[in-house]
Amino acid sequence: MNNRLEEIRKQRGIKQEELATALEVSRQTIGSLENGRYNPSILLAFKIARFFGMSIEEIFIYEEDENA
Amino acid sequence: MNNRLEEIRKQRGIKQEELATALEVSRQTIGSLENGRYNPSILLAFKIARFFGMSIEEIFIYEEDENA
DNA sequence: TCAAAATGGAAAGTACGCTTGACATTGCTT
DNA sequence: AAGCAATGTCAAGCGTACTTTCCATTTTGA
Repeated sequence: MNNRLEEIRKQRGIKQEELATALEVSRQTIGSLENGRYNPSILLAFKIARFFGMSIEEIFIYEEDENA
Repeated sequence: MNNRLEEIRKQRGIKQEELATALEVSRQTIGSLENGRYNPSILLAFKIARFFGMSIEEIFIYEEDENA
């Protein structure tokens, strides 16, 4: 799973810390997602999508043979 | 998180077991999702959506104040 | 240039998604 | 009514999402 989090966050001119606060998660969680250390839960993915006014699919990129 | 899994699966006339096999998860996982015992990982949500040719948002319903 | 702000990332702990295995219940079909 | 198919559900175990704490590195701005 790739994602466009860092790109979208920077477009909006907000800091990791600000995004984290808005989403009610830790700053490290945002950093970990941006750097691909792990994938978000589906709840967090929904919160992120809703925060940016986008769909989950526009932000998180699922590659067909992700884990086969 | 509510979801329309059971409804959509039955529309297509397929069994839990068949869906499980197609998605490469256990039958119990499908049952647990349909009965709301837990939410899917985002990877499984993507696989489900892709299998049904729908978006994640069309299948999984996120309620605003899900976890305060 | 130098300090503060922003980000990167490790470690240890908790919660949950998912597995296998087993058994109970419900729903056909005859 | 009986028997099999489909579904419900529990328990134990494993991996990972997320937390807090802490420290290192990079970026920014006066």
